[in-house]
Amino acid sequence: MDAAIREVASGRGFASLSLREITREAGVVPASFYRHFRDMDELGLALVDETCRQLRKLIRAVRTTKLPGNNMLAASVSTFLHYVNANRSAFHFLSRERYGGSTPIRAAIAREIRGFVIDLAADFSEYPHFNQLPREDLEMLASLLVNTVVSMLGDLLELPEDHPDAKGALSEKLSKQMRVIVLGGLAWQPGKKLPSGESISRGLS
Amino acid sequence: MDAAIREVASGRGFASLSLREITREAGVVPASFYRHFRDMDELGLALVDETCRQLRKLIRAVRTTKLPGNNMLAASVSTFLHYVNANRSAFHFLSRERYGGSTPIRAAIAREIRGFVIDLAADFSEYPHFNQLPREDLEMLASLLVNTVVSMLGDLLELPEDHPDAKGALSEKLSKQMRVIVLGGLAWQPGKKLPSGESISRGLS
DNA sequence: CATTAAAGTCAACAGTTGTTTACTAAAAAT
DNA sequence: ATTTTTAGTAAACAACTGTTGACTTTAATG
Repeated sequence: MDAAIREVASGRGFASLSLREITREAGVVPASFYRHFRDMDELGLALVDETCRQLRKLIRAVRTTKLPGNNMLAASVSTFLHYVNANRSAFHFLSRERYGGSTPIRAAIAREIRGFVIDLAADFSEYPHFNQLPREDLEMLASLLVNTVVSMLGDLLELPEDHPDAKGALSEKLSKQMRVIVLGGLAWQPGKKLPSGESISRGLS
Repeated sequence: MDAAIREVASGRGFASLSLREITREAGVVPASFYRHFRDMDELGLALVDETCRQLRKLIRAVRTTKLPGNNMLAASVSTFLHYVNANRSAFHFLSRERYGGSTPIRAAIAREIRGFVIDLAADFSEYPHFNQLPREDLEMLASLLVNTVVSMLGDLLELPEDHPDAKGALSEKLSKQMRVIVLGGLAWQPGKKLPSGESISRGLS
């Protein structure tokens, strides 16, 4: 599993890895593979499980971090990015295979992300303004946050390992974007439309 | 090129396709491949160029759409999703290879996205509140919007082609998320922190 | 210590891959 | 009408792939 993760982290897609490459990297003969996994699909799913286990651990860590209280958001981002840096290859794998992997792998990752979104929405519902929103809207906000973090994660992992300046810039950008989302959430009214008639989204994507 | 796009749209990663598979799908002998591309990398980059060309066309269409003015945002999303549906395979390719592809392919897509973000930021700067923000913040907002759309696009393309209910739900969710971002942008003040001390991001991802 | 289970090895297989070279049909340009 | 360019073909190559069955070593268990 380490060998596979390592190869993915070095820029290759999991689906393009051959069984023999992996055993070679692991320093083992091809036939040994079958002592551990029926086929590559099974290995892929095992990798999703394992990396998500790490991810859950991270989230628990961020959640329970004692914080100065004032700008908890920036501190959360900082904790998050630290952990990501300590487990680059695992997150590399997740980011890469989220949309790029085989169908069962994508499904497994989507299921995990869905779980995170639900948990996060539950967290939201304990705060003043948010406890008055319907669950659907809370999940909408949560998934917005999660997708933002995941996208930024992908960009972050593209950077060379030792480029603290660029990393710092991305980290700050992420903090700002999360702040925008929170501000938007605070201004959000379930049934309302935008304040004035015109909107900003002329070139939406 | 059509053959390759078709295979990617059917759930495989481009990097896992073999030259022979593609020529087989194209109804041509393997050696013919070399009449058009030096190797698979070159084909991949050509595919990025071609699909981004389509994407730019779409964006131009969304931009110039005459709109009721009231909820332009939802209308933009609708136009966008229509176009995506008419060119599913192209967007499938982009979504899949954005983080999942080989290094040069990822770089090419990142460059294109960066271009979209800059254009969108320029659009923003013509609106009341936004023309007072520094360019950096405008790009931060623009990339938040773009990433949100792209993520949702990935989820949308996972759905079976004929499932209008689920598509409608995602489309509505996307509209809401964009509205949240716009609201957040309107509440955004360059140097300010969040209104009150506590934040919402305890379980950030 | 003896036994059993788990992990690893070796050699072989049939199938697939990327790439080459020399040759041919069709289309475009002269 | 003839030359030239472009796109496609056929056959062959060495290299690599997934998977197998029969053995051997290592580790854990009773």
